[in-house]
Amino acid sequence: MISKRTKYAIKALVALAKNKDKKSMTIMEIAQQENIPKKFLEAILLDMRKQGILSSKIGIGGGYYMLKQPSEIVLTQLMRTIDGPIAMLPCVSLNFYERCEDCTDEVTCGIRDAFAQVRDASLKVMSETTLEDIVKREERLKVSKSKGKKQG
Amino acid sequence: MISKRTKYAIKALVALAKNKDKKSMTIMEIAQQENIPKKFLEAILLDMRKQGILSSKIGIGGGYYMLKQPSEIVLTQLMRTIDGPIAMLPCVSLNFYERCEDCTDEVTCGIRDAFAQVRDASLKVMSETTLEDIVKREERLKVSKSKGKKQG
DNA sequence: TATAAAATCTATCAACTTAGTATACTTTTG
DNA sequence: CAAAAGTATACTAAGTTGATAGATTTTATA
Repeated sequence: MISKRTKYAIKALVALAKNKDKKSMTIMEIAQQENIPKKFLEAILLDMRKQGILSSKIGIGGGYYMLKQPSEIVLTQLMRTIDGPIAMLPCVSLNFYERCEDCTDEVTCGIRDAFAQVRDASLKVMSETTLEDIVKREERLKVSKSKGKKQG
Repeated sequence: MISKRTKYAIKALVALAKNKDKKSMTIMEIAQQENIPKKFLEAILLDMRKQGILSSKIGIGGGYYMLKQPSEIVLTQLMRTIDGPIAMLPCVSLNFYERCEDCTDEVTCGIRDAFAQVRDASLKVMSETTLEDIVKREERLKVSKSKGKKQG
């Protein structure tokens, strides 16, 4: 399970990515639109800002806006910077490797080998998914939903 | 990340699966061999027993032994019964579905769609991996390691 | 039948993480 | 100057995880 923090982060970024016409969105706007506790969102957006994904403007008329292109923001980056490792075992993590204390021989560990395969599979998908993809998916899903309505 | 509980469970099962000659292993034996805190392992093995994977015999000469065949024990089953959902979002979980409270329309949610793909990818691997596979991997890895030594 | 070996049961705990709240502050613009 | 906005710091409540402790029950065997 990803944390709510990560989920909220993605939601907020999707909201901002969709919001191309307007220059920026206030924390309040995003919070209400996406059903995210405002104070919690505050901290999350600040994080995204420190990572160079977002920027903000203080004061009246201010708010948050995208700094990076949605097509440049990859799911793996978000997940790693917020939740940390993606792998299911510390010893197979590419970015947060740690030895398993109980392990006597990592090289011949079948469990490690199996979970390395799992990591590869999920990483393949996640590393190919950008914010842009998610927005596009959303658009597609909305179209096919409305088509479904007309048909049913 | 899977919990240590799950990791220990898999390790213990691998140890028991490898232990074909002897009838059973005591908690103490498994704990020492696999570097697992004995009391913790106790609870884990009891769990596996309740699930019908292991059985045990009390008293002198007693211990734990496999009830199911290693080829019948699938990674997904272990993970689900110990850690719960495999999916990274409650709303894409096949076995532990829950609505995201903040979500307004699940059907058109791009995040959900993306993580459903992730789930499919990792589930494919995990559902094809049995305890037998892990044991075989271990054997293969040991062979290729010793070969490597001779060559190097 | 006493004893030791083994599993079982029940309870508890400390540390950590997560999700969220509170309060006070600073910067900007009208 | 006042209101709107983001920034900073600290705190907390609840839940989870990893682990320990102590007492009990069952069984083999000397």
